[in-house]
Amino acid sequence: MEIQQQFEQFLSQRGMKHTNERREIFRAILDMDAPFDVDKLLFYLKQQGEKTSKATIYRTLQLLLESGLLRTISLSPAAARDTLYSLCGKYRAYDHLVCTGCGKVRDIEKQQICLSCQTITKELGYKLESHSLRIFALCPECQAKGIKTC
Amino acid sequence: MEIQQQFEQFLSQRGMKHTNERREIFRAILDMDAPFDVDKLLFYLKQQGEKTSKATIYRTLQLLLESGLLRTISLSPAAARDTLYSLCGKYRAYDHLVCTGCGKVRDIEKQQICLSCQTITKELGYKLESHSLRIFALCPECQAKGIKTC
DNA sequence: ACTTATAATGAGAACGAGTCTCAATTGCAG
DNA sequence: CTGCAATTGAGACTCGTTCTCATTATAAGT
Repeated sequence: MEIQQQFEQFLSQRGMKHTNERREIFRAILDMDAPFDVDKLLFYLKQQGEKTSKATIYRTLQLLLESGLLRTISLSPAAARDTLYSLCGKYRAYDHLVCTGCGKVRDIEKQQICLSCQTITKELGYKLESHSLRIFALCPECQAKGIKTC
Repeated sequence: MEIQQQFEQFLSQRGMKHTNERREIFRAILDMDAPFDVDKLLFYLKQQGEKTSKATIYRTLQLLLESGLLRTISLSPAAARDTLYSLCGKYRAYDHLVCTGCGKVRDIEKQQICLSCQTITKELGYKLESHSLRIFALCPECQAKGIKTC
């Protein structure tokens, strides 16, 4: 099924209305080419001539999180600010590689991580739900530029 | 070396003063028995009769982060709020197991994760700095209570 | 199509975690 | 002991996010 239709279906299941705003916000999210933050989304929508309000953006993001189509990435261990969102249908991976030089985020998908999580939880008697791995590393470009991190 | 002395040494190295407030805040952090948030720390200090201001708490936490004695944990994928802090000398692990039932956090330390991170970054030409793994799972107690997560 | 009930929206007020300001206080070198 | 620079406390401020409520839009029933 198309991802747009999954969203429509989710709205129907909840008895929620299929509004223009929700469609436009979701379309904009599909256009994002990397994990994005609210500011980026707001700016993009304004650029497209949409005058969707901040409140509706936040409300729709919340909906998408609940639908499981979208997920958040907590980035730096220092800043709890500036949450990034990532579309699950587009970016399968729940794990991220963060460049400590330029801040660029890319997705990674490694079966071995999942296996480790399974082992760890089983050993401790926990029931695994999900996991999230963030690796902080310097990307090749930043290394070439001679950027060092404090 | 005692961890208290490491902090004192760090202050000296920076030419900073050894104040009562800094000592008391650090003592309170040592008393915390799990990763804690600012509210918990504030409450504990008040309980102890300290009237340290919010601003000083935040300033000292920042100092401790810079010293490398303390680190932050970004917890839930949903809430970017309520940053947790964890003492490095006390809790060695940088990886955490979060119960999706009661929210309890425990530290885990698995060499296999480190190895995976090394492999992944090497493959992509990145230079590994650090990583942070969060596993979300239901703890044995919550399973026994029949708690299910949405 | 036309109503009607009700969900959703927009604008801006409110909230709250964290930061900043600046006058008062404290640590410490001399 | 003194003087001065670093530190502190109290509260103002910031800014991302949420809430409020009057207005608007959707969809079910006629």
